[in-house]
Amino acid sequence: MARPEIKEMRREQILDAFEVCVAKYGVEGATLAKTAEQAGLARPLVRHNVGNREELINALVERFLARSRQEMQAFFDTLPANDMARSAVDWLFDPQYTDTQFVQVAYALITFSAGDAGMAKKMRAWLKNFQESLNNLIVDDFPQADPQSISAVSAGIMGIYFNVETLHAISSPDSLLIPSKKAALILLTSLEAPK
Amino acid sequence: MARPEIKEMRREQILDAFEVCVAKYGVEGATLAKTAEQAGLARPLVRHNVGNREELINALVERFLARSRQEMQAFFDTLPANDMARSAVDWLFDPQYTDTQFVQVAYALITFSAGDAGMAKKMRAWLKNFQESLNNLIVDDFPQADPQSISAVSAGIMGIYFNVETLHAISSPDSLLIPSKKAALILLTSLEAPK
DNA sequence: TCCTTAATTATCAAACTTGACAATCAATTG
DNA sequence: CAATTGATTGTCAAGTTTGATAATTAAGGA
Repeated sequence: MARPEIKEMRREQILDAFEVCVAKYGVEGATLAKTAEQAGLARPLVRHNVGNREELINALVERFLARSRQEMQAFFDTLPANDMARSAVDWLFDPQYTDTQFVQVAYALITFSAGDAGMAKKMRAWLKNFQESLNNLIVDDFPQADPQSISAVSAGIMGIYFNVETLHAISSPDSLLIPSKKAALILLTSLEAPK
Repeated sequence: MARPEIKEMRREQILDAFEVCVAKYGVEGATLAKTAEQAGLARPLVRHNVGNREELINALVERFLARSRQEMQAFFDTLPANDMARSAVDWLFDPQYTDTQFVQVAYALITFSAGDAGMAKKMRAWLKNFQESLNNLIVDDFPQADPQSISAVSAGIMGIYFNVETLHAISSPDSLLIPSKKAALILLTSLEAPK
């Protein structure tokens, strides 16, 4: 009947830009003006296509959680049947495929969610899901290892990975990445020997 | 001759409050008004005792770096001569002595410093110093271990520690802390066996 | 071409944040 | 007590950020 809707496209475009800003400046530092500039759009379009600031934040959180689950699932599906955990570590610490923005956004949202109980709950669940997914991989690869050691290894790898990605903004990648990956592999290897 | 100066005391009081706000909201979210409220002072006192926003941030960074070195030095001095690294891990992951704000402020400053080359350099140096200090402890304890493995262990412990502290705001402490500490100990133990 | 629908732009008001300064109050010394 | 120095308070202007709406423009169908 009339002009075609591009609201969905614009919405994604704006959320992409907002995500970049959140990763760079944190949630509180990611203003609508910066977001609009990053998107190459006028500020009123942010409101028109997504809503006010609160709705923008909620939309980002929901999209982040949905994508996160989705990508995690896709990732697990591509892993080989054997040595899944090692493959996962290879991928997590591969500078070519790694997505520094992912963890930076996660940390920004977690920091922000300290003042928002509902959001905090969601981020806590997301974190738990991340660690449990890693944990399950390791259980499959090392069925004989004791659960506490496996929890330690999954928590450790997650921590090392998050830290590397977060510090990527400031540190020269290799100086931290290489020893960090090695540390993750040491953790995995520790499960090989019968306890 | 006149009313005694309490500027130094007020300055510390204000920087303490600003630090709390930076940990909570990030640098960009830590406004002068929030800082003043946190300090229990009127906003103009912030300016009177420390200066404008830029000076406040610089003062916080300098104090953070100075304290950090100082406390790290003091910490190393109290470590026993043997098993220093393990004692360090015990301390880092001891919920009683740990200071979650410390790492949260560090991350906030690092995030912010992405847009400030001079500050980025300082934070990079701080980070390097932290890892090297840990590294030196481990070298002393495991002189026979190869340098690359030691670097991996120090980078890993640092990452796990930073991650635990950062997520402390959102995660129930024990569920992450216990496996994380265990992971740090696994890393240390991996250096015991001759390669 | 004309109409309809939606995207885009322009613009304004309100709230918030910062910077700055004058006026007032408090405490110590002579 | 008086004078002096500094802490404290009150206040205002400038700039920024957000919220909201009216006006304009663009794209397709009848």
